[in-house]
Amino acid sequence: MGHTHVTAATSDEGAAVPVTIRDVARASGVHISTVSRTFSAPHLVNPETRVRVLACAEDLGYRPNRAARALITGRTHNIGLIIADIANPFFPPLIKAAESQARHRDYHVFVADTNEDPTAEEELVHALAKQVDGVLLCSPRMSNSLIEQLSREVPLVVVNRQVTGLPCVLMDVGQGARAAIEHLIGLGHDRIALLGGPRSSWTNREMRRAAATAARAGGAELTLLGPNAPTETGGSAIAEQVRRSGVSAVLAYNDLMAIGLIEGLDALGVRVPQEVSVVGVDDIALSRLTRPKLTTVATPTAAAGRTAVDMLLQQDSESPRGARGLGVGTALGVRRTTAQVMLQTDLVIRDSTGPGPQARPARPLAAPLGPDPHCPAGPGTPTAATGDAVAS
Amino acid sequence: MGHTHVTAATSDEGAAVPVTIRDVARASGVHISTVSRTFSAPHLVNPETRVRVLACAEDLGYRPNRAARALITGRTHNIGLIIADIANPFFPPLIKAAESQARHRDYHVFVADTNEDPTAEEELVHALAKQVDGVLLCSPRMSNSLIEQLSREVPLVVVNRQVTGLPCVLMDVGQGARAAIEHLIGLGHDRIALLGGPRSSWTNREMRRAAATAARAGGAELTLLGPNAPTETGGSAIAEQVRRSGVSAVLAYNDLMAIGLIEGLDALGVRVPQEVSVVGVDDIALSRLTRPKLTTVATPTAAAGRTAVDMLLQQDSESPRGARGLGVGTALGVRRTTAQVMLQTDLVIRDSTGPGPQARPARPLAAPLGPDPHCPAGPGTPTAATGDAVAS
DNA sequence: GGTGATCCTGCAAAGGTTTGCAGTGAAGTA
DNA sequence: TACTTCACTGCAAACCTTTGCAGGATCACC
Repeated sequence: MGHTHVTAATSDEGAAVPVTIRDVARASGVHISTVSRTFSAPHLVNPETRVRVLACAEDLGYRPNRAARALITGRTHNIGLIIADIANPFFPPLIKAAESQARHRDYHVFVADTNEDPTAEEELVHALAKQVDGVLLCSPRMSNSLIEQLSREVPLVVVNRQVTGLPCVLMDVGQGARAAIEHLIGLGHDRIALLGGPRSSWTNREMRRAAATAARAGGAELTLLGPNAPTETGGSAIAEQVRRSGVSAVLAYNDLMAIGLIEGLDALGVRVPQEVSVVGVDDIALSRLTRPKLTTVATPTAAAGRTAVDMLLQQDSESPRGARGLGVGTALGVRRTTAQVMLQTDLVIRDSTGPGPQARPARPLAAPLGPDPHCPAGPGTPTAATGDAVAS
Repeated sequence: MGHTHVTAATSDEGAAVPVTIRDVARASGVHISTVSRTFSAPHLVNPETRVRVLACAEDLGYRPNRAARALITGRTHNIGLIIADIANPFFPPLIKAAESQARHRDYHVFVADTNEDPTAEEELVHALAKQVDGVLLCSPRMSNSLIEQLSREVPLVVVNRQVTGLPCVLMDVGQGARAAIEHLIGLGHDRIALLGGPRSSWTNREMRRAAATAARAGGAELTLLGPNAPTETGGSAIAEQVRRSGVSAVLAYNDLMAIGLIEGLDALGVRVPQEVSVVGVDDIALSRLTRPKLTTVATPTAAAGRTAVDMLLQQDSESPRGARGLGVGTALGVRRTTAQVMLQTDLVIRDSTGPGPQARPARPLAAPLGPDPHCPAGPGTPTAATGDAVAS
């Protein structure tokens, strides 16, 4: 449909002649075990033999079969990375950081996308289980109990979710939400909406709790709207409801939703930040490119990726899997200490937040609705507000 | 640095007791081969035995070890997907389409990111080679000869690159570039710049060729600026040069660059589309969200992902790998017919293109630089221009 | 020249699964 | 009853690699 096939002539095929350790052994006149050692324990083989073997291997184009190696060593040197939605710009920095960190430790990363589908998540963990040494679960949508259960099948590190007994790396969105709410209250907003994300999201719950507390403390009224899909569509779909609710400021579950909301409000003729202020979460690259530029809670995604990989690899090296050897039984009932790391977030103030109704009477001419408010707005918080991480 | 460790108490560990086919056999009182058949050839085993085995397997939590299975069948049921830059929103739709297509065929997709680094590409192909049944190479930056060489190690399908003897799926950006240039010329632009992408990009060469031809045919002058990084940064970095060049319209290598350019021009006080028109390529989701909304050449990324997977799996099922069995030698010198599929592109006209200098005298009041040009501009092409795919 | 230590290499088992072949018992046919 | 057919199951080799153990050679030392 709509495309043209250009079928090239049939061509000779290199036909993937699988060259094994045995071929190399034959070619270089040594036993296969010597070839094996040449690659996995070079110091154990005579330098002369080694160069000869390496030359033959090079000649034949031999490459160790990682699958076979994994079968006996119990280590694949792969790690799995399960992502709720690759299309969400929140994830790529995390993925890249994880990959580079893994590469430094001679590991490879396999990424898989679940489309925010808990069933797909479970299935992917199973599929990956035997092909990787551990799995990073990013913003999972599964139940905690299922996660725990899966963790018995393969070492797991969880990102953006707190599950007891498992290593987690968390981003302190609670702190970020608090800073955002305080920022808005400082600007004179006293009716604020919180646009919720997926119900099963840990981040979502944390934000809600923190925002409620901060609003109460600041004497503002907080309206909960949601749950919504954590996408632009989710944001624009709820614009009408936001307008009707009569709030003057909104904290959205993430940047994508915030951007969608701004779009949606724009379509309704509601201007941001003049009539409604909007704050997002994540500080995706895109939030600097939209107009108005988005005020948002920056989450340390790259650091999260690095940290998660480190935790996984550390946990992995502690486990006795490698010591399996010949007939050596696997020790059971290992006791493991699981760490949880909380990473800080930063409020970065751009152009999508401005003075609210309670500020206008006080400084009536301060911000005359100029169309290009390039300067960080108002009286409230400074450019960035950071607090201490909270042990949960 | 900036994060708090919350070390939970040590906890009991399920310790990944690896339950194998042997355990199931013991538990259900049959031979391991029967267990094996229960999973891989159920019709060969007595229904009663089957349910008993399945029950035991379920009980013990047995899952077939795909790595071991792959070792003997020669089929991993995985496919690799190598991507130049996951952060480029061009790719996620392709990835998702590939994954869903693969899933339907009971395959899993492993995604890997190369950061636009040819060396990383090569290394990843090697790393994946034995763990997947084939690899999709998306917008590779390697040399054609290296790709050919790698294709002897593992079946390859190439996206956005034409390499003889290998199955390719291509997007007709040449046609798209032509439509874009014609659109601009129709709007009255006669000095146009082409912002080049990575030197090693096939897309880049195709665009250049087609744009040059179209410009010559339409009597416009085409300036080549580049190569540039295919990112927003790449686009904004070249804004100054674009201004100095005196062109009134720009066709950028991709949307990211176009958006970056618009940002950069904005910072220089140059307005889009009033002073300079900008066209991108890809039609990423983001291009609908920026202001002005981006005129762009839509590329069929999802279709490309689906098609590529199909081609890979088809090629794979033809290859004799599965027939390896016991002692059956692998047939060599297979002749393979390789197809190349060309997918069409569409010009979608939004708000980042407007009348050029040659149009203004003719219709002086037609477009009075209104700040909100929501209607598709001008006299030129209709909303979408499509041509026939070109056999190369 | 005998003893021991040091290096290097080969042997063979193991890892979890698939699968061709052969064997078993029961059912069907003559 | 004897023979064939059939459905099912067990046996054992094979996939490719790693690794503990042991044997052989070389060398130093007493």
